[in-house]
Amino acid sequence: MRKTIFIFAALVIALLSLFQLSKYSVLTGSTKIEIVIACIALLFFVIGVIINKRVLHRQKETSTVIDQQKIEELGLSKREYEVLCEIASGLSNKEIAQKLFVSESTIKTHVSNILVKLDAKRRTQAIQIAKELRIIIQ
Amino acid sequence: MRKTIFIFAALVIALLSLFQLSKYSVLTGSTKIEIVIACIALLFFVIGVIINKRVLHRQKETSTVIDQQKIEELGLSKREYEVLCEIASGLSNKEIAQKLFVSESTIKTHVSNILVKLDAKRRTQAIQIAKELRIIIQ
DNA sequence: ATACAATTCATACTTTAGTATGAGTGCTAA
DNA sequence: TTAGCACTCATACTAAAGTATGAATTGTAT
Repeated sequence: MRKTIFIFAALVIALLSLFQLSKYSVLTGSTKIEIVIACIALLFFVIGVIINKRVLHRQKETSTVIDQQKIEELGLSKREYEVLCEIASGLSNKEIAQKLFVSESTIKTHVSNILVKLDAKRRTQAIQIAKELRIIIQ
Repeated sequence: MRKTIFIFAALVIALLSLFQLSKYSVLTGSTKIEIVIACIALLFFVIGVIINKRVLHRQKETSTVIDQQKIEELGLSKREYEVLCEIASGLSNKEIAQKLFVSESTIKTHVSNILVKLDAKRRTQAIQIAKELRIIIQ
C-alpha cells in the first residue's frame, strides 16, 4: 500500500514537471507543439494501459486465490487438504498413498473424513464442492 | 474485423483534428496550454484503458469457451458428452441414470467409452483431462 | 503430566465404479 | 435395402471406493 502511494506521488510530480517543461519549450519555440502533444498522448495511453492491467490483475488474483480461512472453518487438517488436492488431480487412493508415502488405508481414512467435512457423498462431488468454496485451484 | 478498422480510422481522424484544433487555439491565445494538454492526457488515458480492457476481455472469452472441435476430434457422442458433464458435476452413475431416464448399465457403458476416448483410468481423471482440453466449463 | 488433535495403520465389510461381452432398436447415408 | 453408428440394456465379473471400528504414535497446549 505504501509502495502504491509512493509510486502515485512520484508519477504526479513527474507529470507536473512535464507540464512545465512542455509549456516553456513551446513558448520558447524550441519544440514543435505537435511533438509535445504526441509525447503526452503516448505517455498517458501507456499509463492507462498499465493501471488498467494492474487493477484487472488484482481482481483476477482475488477470484482465483484459495480461501485459506474456509479450509480452517471446515476443520480440514493439513494432511486432509493435501489428499483433497490429489483427489482433484484425478489420482486413485493407491496412487495418492504412493505419492505421500503412506498406506492406502490411511488415505481411505483421510478421504472418509474429507467427505464428511465437505458434506459430499463421493470424491467427484467433493471436487465440485471444493471448487465452489474456492478451496482448490481451477 | 471491419468494425475494428472503421473505429480505428475514425479515431485517427478525430485525433488529427484535435491536434490542429489544439495547435491553433494555443497559437491564437484563446485557450491555455495546460488545459489542452490535460484534455489530451485524459483522453489518451481513457483510450488506453478501453483498448486494454477489450484485449483482455477477448483473451478471457477465448480461455473459458468450450472447444467444440476437440469434442468431435475425440469422437465423443452427444450422449457421452452429456454423461461427462454430469460426472464432472459430481453425480454417481445411478444418479446420472435417473437424471437422463436410462438404466445404470447404460451409463456404465457410456462412462467406459468416455474413459477410453479421454484416455483416463478413472472418472476423476476424466474430469481433469476434460478441463485441460477445455471440453467442460471450469 | 495429561488431555487432545492429527496422523498413521489394520481388518472386515458394503457400495460404487469399471470391464467384457452380447444383443436389440432406430436412424441415416450409400 | 443394408451397413454402420448411436443408444439402449443385461449379466457377470473385477477393481476401486467408501464405512465402521479400533488402536498406536506423536506433537502440543493447558
